[in-house]
Amino acid sequence: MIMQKKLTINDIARMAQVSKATVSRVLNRHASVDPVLRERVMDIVQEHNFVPNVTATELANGRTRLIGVLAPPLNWPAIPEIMHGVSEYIETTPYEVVLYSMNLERNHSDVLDRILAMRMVSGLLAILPGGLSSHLDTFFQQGLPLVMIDDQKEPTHIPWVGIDNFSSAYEATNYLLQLGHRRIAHIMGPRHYYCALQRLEGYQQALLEAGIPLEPDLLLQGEFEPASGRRCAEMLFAQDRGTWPSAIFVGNDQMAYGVLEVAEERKIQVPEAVSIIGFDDNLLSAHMRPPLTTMHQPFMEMGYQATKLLLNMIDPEHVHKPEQKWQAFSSSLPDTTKNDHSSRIQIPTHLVTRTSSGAFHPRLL
Amino acid sequence: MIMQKKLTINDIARMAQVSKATVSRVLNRHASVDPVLRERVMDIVQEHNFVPNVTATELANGRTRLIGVLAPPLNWPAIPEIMHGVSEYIETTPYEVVLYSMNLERNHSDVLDRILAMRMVSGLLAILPGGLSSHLDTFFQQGLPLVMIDDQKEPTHIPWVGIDNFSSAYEATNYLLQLGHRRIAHIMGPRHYYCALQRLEGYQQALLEAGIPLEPDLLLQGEFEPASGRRCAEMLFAQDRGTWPSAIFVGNDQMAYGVLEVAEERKIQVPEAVSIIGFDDNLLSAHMRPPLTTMHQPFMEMGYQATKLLLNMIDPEHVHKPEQKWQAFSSSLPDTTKNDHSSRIQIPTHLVTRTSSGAFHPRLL
DNA sequence: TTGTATGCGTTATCAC
DNA sequence: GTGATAACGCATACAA
Repeated sequence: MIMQKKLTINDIARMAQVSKATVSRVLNRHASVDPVLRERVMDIVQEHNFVPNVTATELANGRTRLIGVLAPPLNWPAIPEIMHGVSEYIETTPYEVVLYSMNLERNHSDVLDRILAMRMVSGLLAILPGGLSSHLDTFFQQGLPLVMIDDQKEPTHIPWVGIDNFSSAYEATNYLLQLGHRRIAHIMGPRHYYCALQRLEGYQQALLEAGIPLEPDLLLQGEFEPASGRRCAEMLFAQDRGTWPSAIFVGNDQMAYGVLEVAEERKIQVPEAVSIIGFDDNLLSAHMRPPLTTMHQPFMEMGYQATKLLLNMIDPEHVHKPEQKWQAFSSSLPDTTKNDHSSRIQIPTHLVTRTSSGAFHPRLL
Repeated sequence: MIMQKKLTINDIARMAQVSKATVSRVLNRHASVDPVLRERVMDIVQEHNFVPNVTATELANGRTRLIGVLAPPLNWPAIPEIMHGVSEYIETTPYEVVLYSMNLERNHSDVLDRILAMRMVSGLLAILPGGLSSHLDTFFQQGLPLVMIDDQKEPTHIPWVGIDNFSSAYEATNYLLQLGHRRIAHIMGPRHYYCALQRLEGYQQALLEAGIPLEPDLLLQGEFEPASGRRCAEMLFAQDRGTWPSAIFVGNDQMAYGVLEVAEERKIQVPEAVSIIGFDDNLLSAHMRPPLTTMHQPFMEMGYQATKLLLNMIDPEHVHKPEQKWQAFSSSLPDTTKNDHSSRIQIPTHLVTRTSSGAFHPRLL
């Protein structure tokens, strides 16, 4: 019914006995159009289910309705959630998502060059761009609408959506302190991740404020994935029980999974013998045994807000422009951020208390 | 360096002192171009890093370089892997992926209509289209290049990539039979999934050939997710031990996770007391405790082959056409299917034997 | 082999 | 308010 005849705006014009300019004006909701003509045109349009050719529209406008999303492999824990948020917002607009999923072996900067050079997308959302972020920076300088999600470098002037890693880590550590723990270990992520550094600082700050000296033995470094969590846990539990921490703040959930495994293998009761708290609140964390206490990162919300920010940069009017597409939908997500107009959006995290953490009680010998 | 001046083919023509037609011919590798001119043009092109505007190219060609991918939520277990395969092939072509990720609550057929009406994509890859498949069918009739991955309906004439669910289930069941099991339960998926039905038939066929009567009590139906697996497992283990199966063939890994949980809670040894085998080989299955024996579905390969098939439908020459883009890359995946020219590709599965399954030994009372 | 001219389907800029 | 008409950037039939 729809692909049959490739109707063009000219056909509609002829049928409605007006000029194509008028048809275009009707289609684009231009005010100055005789209501009678308007209706005559719309009737024909609807009768034939006419939709303007998007490519021609783009050529005439000098701008595509595509935004590129640069994403790490989709099987990374947080990516599907972020993409969910992206889709959620995109659906309320006339834009679509072009997915560039990167495998990390390759350096995709050449691909990036081509994409941008051919003007395929009118903006870019970069999720965890990592090594590409400096390359992206030069594009941003040249005027490319760009938003980064949770980048791994120091803060820049590039529009950004993420969380406050320092405060979140501080809060997580404080929670353990309030449970009575004093020997609190931290398994941090790789030092080249800015977030890992921030979380470390939050942890240290909390300890210092509680008057607890930092013990080098209680700080280990992993790779943000389960195997490294295992490794670090084994080191923590290598010596005699007296040296064990009573709580471990793990830099992310993935590593915490590894810690839980080691604890189970060694029959170390969680949380009785050792409390464990993660960071991220990945989908699986609620289903660990025991369910993992962790700092919740609102990944979906991050994707949503980042997309919203990007579209406001590309086309500030997109929200108000009457387009058929959004009459059908309305956003299901509320605006939880106050600083909508900022180009640096921090989304609040919150602690999710589950059973992997509990009050400290002196080691039973 | 690249976004500066919006060079057009006209600029290049002027600088090279040729007509824009010639520039176009050079860019598109037309044979009949004087090598001298060709080089002169290419020099200018490279010097200025010129890339043709993709929108204009598309308008002139009457065809976009976008393929739409209709996908279920990305956090469904197999989707990231499938998408990985899609990306892997797409990278070898000049096409890009527009991601339409569907949340299941909404009926997206109207969105689909718009997308196709505006001619944004030149082909569609539908992953588990489910309820949309009949709607898609009408588009296919009208000439839309379309490939489905693992659809949930009966086989149609629509190009398709998937596995042989019947044979795979048959093989899985036979494996249990060869381990000596005789009371083999099956937790099937929802009956409205064609694959669930096929797997059931494979299971039954294997039992029948072994001369084992089908016991209704040993057949349960879940929803393809963990909670339903739990529920079914609890039913199987509800009565006295004498009635328990010694092995369970679970319709997919997700449900098998639920079964493993129940077994652990009830201290039912796996595989000593009961062998468990899943279907799919999701990423997590290797990390279950115990690691799950399961029928491996090559999801990445499916995504790869489906994309390849689709691009051959859209543009049979795309493999040979000399494009800058693929000089940089070459496919890392071999062709494992023989029937490349068929429009119905079955990709072989294989059993992955891990520790959740073992030889039958009589119940120790 | 190369250049000219036209088409691709819209939008926007003019006159009217 | 409305209608010609010129962009938009490229591809290609046709002529040279």
